[in-house]
Amino acid sequence: MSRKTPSAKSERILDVAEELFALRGYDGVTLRQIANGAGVDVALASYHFGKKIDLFNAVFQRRAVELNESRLSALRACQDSSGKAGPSVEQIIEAFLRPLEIAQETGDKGWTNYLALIAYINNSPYWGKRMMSKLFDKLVLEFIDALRKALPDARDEDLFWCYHNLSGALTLTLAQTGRIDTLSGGSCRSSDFRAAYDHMIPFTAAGFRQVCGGQ
Amino acid sequence: MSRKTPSAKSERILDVAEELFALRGYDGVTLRQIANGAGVDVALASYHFGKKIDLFNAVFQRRAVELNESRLSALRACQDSSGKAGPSVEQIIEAFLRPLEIAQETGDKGWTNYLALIAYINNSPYWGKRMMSKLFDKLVLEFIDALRKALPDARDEDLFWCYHNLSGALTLTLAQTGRIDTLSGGSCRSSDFRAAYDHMIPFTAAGFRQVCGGQ
DNA sequence: CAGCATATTCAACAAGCGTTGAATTATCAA
DNA sequence: TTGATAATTCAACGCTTGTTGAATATGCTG
Repeated sequence: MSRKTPSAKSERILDVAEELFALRGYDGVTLRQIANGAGVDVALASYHFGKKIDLFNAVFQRRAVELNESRLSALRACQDSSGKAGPSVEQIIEAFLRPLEIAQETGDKGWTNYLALIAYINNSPYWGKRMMSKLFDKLVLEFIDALRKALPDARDEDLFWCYHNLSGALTLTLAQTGRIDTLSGGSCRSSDFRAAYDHMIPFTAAGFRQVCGGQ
Repeated sequence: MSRKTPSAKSERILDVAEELFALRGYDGVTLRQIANGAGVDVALASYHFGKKIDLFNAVFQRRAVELNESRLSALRACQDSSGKAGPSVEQIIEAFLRPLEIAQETGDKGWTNYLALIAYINNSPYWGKRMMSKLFDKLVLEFIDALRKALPDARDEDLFWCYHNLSGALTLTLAQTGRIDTLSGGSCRSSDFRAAYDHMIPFTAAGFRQVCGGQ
């Protein structure tokens, strides 16, 4: 059992923890629920990950690097293909969002749970600030830089508030609360990330232009 | 002690519960923390409100009627003053958001906590659907009706997805995570609801027009 | 004042919590 | 096969949890 190939049971613990933390939050899940879902003894989670909070952090970090890389390479791709003028607002937002959709389309339920966990953390006054910044600020600031170039007349403050709006729309989407299903009488589905982004991209791009002074 | 005038201690329990639930979520708060914060015995919360979940519901419902009334009257006001053409998209969104700002400007910290609690619930896959619908769907559908009239070419599906984006931006604002403070290096502040809405209104109005086919 | 209902505290419960040390099983190199 | 190391389970701990029934305090009514 090498260090680089974690045991199957340790991965199952992460998978179940991911799903339950995303649904009920950190305090709403017990180690026994996780162990039970993973079909292992309760002590095994502590053996592999330490304290409960360490398991929480392990779940949060597990997919972060891969996620950041896929979004960053989407940004680089649209920057490379857009020549000297640089990518448009739509292209940048597309690069920001579409990788999240791909993650879902692989059929890997784990990614969906992970994104819901990010939504939980990002929207939490208690966890949000301290946990999101460390792993995601670098990437986010890179996207904001790109947007600044696409919107040369923008004031920085406006740019950040616009990003805040985008981030909020995205967060509620990732949370998959099912609220829009009820509200729309079934014509929209929370699980349909593609439809969400198909609307979110032109919506937020128009918002950026309106507030940040594109023509 | 009449039924209509709840005791001061019972109100303090609600106030503290509101604050702690908003910060840590339902499972992250114990009845002893609430009782301690309110300066009363643990058993008093059970005496007044029953089970923990009933206290949670009591907190959630306490300010809902007043909030709905203030937003609805803001909508009616802009409908009355806009003549036969009906209010613009901006006016409708303004009526949707500004009452939340007023609630904060009274200096009543309780309202800020309550709005953060709504953000927690609305973004939760576990609580969101079941709790938000009962209290807020009627009002939300009224606003969407108004938007439909202001955007006569809109497809219903597009309208709901646009509302979803607005709701997400609002939810993250109400949560007050402080993330934008860090991200912007201090030039934006989570606590500044007015600045948030000053940006959110033109941002989302432009999004609605873009997606829902205004000229 | 007495009487009574309400409000509040006190004391305790059974259940479940995270955590840990020791015992057991699995894995793999020698 | 043997021995060593990692993985896993077992069993238990001290503590906290939500809840409840009884005891006490409070405030109103007559």
